Formats: sequence, C-alpha cells, structure tokens
Amino acid sequence: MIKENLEKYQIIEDCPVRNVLDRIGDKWSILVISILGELGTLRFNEINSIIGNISQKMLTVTLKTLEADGLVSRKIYPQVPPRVEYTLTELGNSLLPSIATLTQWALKNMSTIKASRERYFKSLSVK
Amino acid sequence: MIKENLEKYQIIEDCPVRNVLDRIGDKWSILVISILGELGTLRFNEINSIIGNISQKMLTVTLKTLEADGLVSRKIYPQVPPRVEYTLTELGNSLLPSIATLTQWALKNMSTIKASRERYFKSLSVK
DNA sequence: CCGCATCCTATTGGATACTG
DNA sequence: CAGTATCCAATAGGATGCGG
Repeated sequence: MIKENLEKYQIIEDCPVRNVLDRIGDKWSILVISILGELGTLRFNEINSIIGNISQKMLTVTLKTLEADGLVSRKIYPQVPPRVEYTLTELGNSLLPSIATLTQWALKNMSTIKASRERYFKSLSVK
Repeated sequence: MIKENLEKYQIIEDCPVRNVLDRIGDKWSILVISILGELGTLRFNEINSIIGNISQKMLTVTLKTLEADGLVSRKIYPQVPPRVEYTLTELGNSLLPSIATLTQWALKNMSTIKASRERYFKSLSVK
C-alpha cells in the first residue's frame, strides 16, 4: 500500500516541485515578491530601504534569480546616475495568492507555534 | 508614499512570517508534511523509504522540529524493537491547503520557469 | 528499529571595498 | 545609483559509527 507511493515522492532525478520551491525558499525571495506585489514598480534602492536589513549583495542575487526565473522584470533607464526599476511579471503575479495564503497561515498560527516550541524545549530540559 | 510601508516589512526584531516560514522553507519539511498529509500515520522507516534519498539525521531533525512546532505528533510504542509513529496534528493539517496551492503552482509553472532560466543564461553568455 | 553524536563539507549570506 | 568582487563566518546537511 505504500509501494505505489514511492515513485511519487522519491527524487529520482530532480524533483520539479523542489526545483522551484528551493528558489523562493531562500531568505529574501518571498519578501521581495510580496513587496513588489503590493507596491508595484520599485527601484533598487527603494526595495533596499523598505527591507532595511538586507545586504546589497543579497538583494542583487535575489533580484537576478527572480529575473532569471521570469518572476520579475528589470527595466534600465540609460541615464546617469542609472535608474533601474523592478516589477513583477505576470508569472510573478500569479504566485502572489499562494504566498499570501502561506503568510496568512504563518501570521495566524505563529503564536501557537511559538508556544509549542517553548513547551517542547521546556519538556526537554526536565528530562 | 513609501514611508508608511517601511515598518510593515522591516524586520525590526524578528519577523513573525519569516520566523515560521524559515522552518518549512528548509530542504525536507514540506515534503514530509505532504507525505504525512496524504498517507496518514507512518513509521520512521516508512517515511525514510518513501523519500528515499534523505539522510537519517535530516529525517530526525526534520521530524523533531515539526514536532516542536506542533505540526506533527509522535507516538512511541514501548516494545522491542521500538515502533514510533508520526501523524500530522490539527495544526499540521491546517497547513496542507497552503502547501498544496504552492506545489500546484510549482508543478504548473516549472516548465515555464526552466525555459526562462535557460533563455536568461543563454543571453548572458552572448554578452 | 529508531535514533543520537561526531565529524566533515558545501552552501548561504553578511561586510567591505571598489566601479561605470 | 546600481551594482560587482572578494573575503569571511555561520549554517545546513551528508556520512559514519554507536547505543537502547
């Protein structure tokens, strides 16, 4: 009864789901997508300011990865100093509902989870 | 117009969303939750077999973390050799729809994303 | 059977300095 | 302004061996 489920979950070559989720499962992608989804088009330093504690390097690689995956589009204005704007693509927008569902779940249950963690670690120190 | 959004996204102390999403954003949690969600109660080695390429250590820490967060319950049968069963809690079950939405999005769009990546890296090598 | 402990490697991500 | 390049620290995660 379990045998027939093996193939479904085993990562034979490269699991399609993990292949995609690994990307947005990093430290900043979901946050950047949420911000762009809510505020629309933003410049590099605007995103930087909004997040506040992201390093320039990580914002660069996050945006580059999202651009490579086709979730974010990048528009360069050929002027000095340069102006670069980022916007969600249609594909990026299609991801918003899923992310919203997930973050809402997180918001709703975070206090329960935190309490559970404390209870768990307290029970460990007793043993 | 951006100022009033600052506080919302800046990670002043610890962002509640990231605090929770960091956990399920690791390599195995979503997979384990999906498997338990679909197959119900499973023993340690059953999950191990179904995934196939997970190390024993990582399955242990993944299950322990999910248990600490209250997403998975652990039942020990006091016998030799030991028998330990894992099941989603109600909280764990409540996460299933969100995960399903996300994985369905991933499945639906993975080919598009893969194509986008190839196009992107091909355009890089041209420059 | 179900782990835990240890060691080791690879990857992630931050800090800093520099460029068009 | 919008990056790139380099170095470094922290963490994640795999391999192996042992134990109840």
